[in-house]
Amino acid sequence: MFTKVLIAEDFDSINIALIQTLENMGVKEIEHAKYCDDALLKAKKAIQDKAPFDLLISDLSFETDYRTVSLKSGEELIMAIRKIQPEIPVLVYTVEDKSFVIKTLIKDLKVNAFVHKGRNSISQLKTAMETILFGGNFISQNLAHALKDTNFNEIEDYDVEVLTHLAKGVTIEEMELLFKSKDIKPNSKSYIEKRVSKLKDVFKAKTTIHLIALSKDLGII
Amino acid sequence: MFTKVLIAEDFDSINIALIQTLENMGVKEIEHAKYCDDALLKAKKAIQDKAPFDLLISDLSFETDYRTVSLKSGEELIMAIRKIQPEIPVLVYTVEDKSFVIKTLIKDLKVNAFVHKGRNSISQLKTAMETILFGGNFISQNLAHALKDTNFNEIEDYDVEVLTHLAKGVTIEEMELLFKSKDIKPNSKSYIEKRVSKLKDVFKAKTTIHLIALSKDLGII
DNA sequence: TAATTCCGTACGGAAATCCGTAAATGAATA
DNA sequence: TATTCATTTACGGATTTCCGTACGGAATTA
Repeated sequence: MFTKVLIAEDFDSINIALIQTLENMGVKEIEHAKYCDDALLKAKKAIQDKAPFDLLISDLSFETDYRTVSLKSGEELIMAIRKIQPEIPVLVYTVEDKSFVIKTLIKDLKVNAFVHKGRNSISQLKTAMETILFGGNFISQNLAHALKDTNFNEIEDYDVEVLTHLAKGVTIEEMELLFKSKDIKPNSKSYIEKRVSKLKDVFKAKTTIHLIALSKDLGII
Repeated sequence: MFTKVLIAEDFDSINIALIQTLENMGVKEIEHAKYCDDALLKAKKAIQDKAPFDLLISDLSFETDYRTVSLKSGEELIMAIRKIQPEIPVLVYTVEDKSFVIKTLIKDLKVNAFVHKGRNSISQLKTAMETILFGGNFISQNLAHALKDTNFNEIEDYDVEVLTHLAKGVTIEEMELLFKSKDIKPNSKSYIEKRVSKLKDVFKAKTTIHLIALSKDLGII
C-alpha cells in the first residue's frame, strides 16, 4: 500500500472521511491541506526532507474565501506538483462530472485515477488506489460514461471564448469589434454568427439563449 | 444533547464524517440514509415505534442515479417529514450558498439551522446543534451575508417560469401561446417582454442571454 | 359616479438575430 | 503562375427581439 499520502481537499467533512479511510487501509503517513498553496508547500518540504509523497489525492474545486491564494484549483495544483515531482501518481476525488472538464484533465494532466464523489465513492477510492498501485488507471463508471459524449471533441477554445462573451452580455456586433481590438481571428460578424449557429446544431439548442443555458449546465462556461 | 438523529446525505464520505462527529458529541442513536425516500421511511418507522428522531440533518441536493425516487431533494424531504412530525428540528448541511435558494427555504420550510459545507463546517455544525438545543436558530456567516442581497425579493414564480422557458429555448412568441394553452396569465407577448426587460434591470443584465447566464449562476433556474 | 391608479394588452419602428448566397482571401498543389 | 479547395468575409432579406407609446378594463378612492 502507499505509505505517504497527501490530501488536498477544502471541505473538512470530506477530509475527515478520507483520513479515516486511509488509516483503515494502513497508510502510515497522511497529510492534508485545505488550500492548494499549502498542499504544494507540503509536497516541496517532503522532497527536501528526502521523503516525498507517493500519492496525491486532490479535489478539483476549492472555495474562495478571505485568503488570497496563488493556486486556485486542483488542476493548477496538479500542474505545480508535477513540475517538482513529475512521477507522482495523482488521484482526483471530485464532485465534478462534466465531461468537458474531465476530457481536458485527461488530455492535459494525465491523472492516474478519477473518483467521483458520490454514494459509493469510498469503495471506489479504495479500488482506485489499488489499481494505481499496480500501475493501472481508474475512472469512475459514471465519468467513463461521460467521456463517451461525442459532442465535445468539436469544441475549441474559440467557441468557449464566444460563448463566454455571450454569457456576459456581449452582442455579436460588439464581439466583432472586441475580437478585432484583441487581434483574435476570425472576427467578422458573420463568422461569429455562423459559429454560434454551428454550436446550436452541436448542442441541439433551439435558441442562443438555450445554447448558453446548456453550456452552463455542461460546465463549458 | 440530541439522542436520536437522522442524517439524509447522499455522499458516503460526508456520511462517514457526520457519523464520526455525532458519535464524538455523544449522540446515542444515529441513522443515515443516502436517499430521501429511505430517510422518510426511517422517520415513519421511528414514529410508529414511539421513538421518533429528535433532529434531522439533511443535505439539499441528491444525485440522481439508476433508482427511481419520489423525493428528489432535501426540500421535498423536509416538507414530507414535517407533515408527519411537524415539530422536528431541521439542520440543513449543504454546499448550497445561492441566496435565492436559501431565501426560499427560510420562507417556506422554516429550518432551524443552515450550515454551509466548507473548510470549517464541522465546528459550525456542532455550534448549530447546540444552538438548536437551546431553541435558537443558526445560519452560517457566509449564508447570513447572502441573505442581505436585496434583489431577490422582487422575483416571483412567474419570473422563474419565464426564465426557465427561455433557458429551454422557448421564444417569447411561443411562450405566449404556451401560457395561453396552460392558462397562465398574464400571457401577452408584450407583457412577457416587459417582464424580461424588468428582470434585466433587476439583475443589471446587458442582454437576455446575459440574464439567463446570471440566473443560472444565482441558482434561480 | 367620476377620477385615479394599476395591470395587462396592442401596436409599430428601430435594432439585433438568423440564415442563405456570393464574393474574397489564402494556402497547397500542379 | 495558374488551379483548386477551404476558410473567411460581405451582403441582404426574413424573423425576432427590443422598447416606447397608447389603449382598455378592473379595482380604489373621493
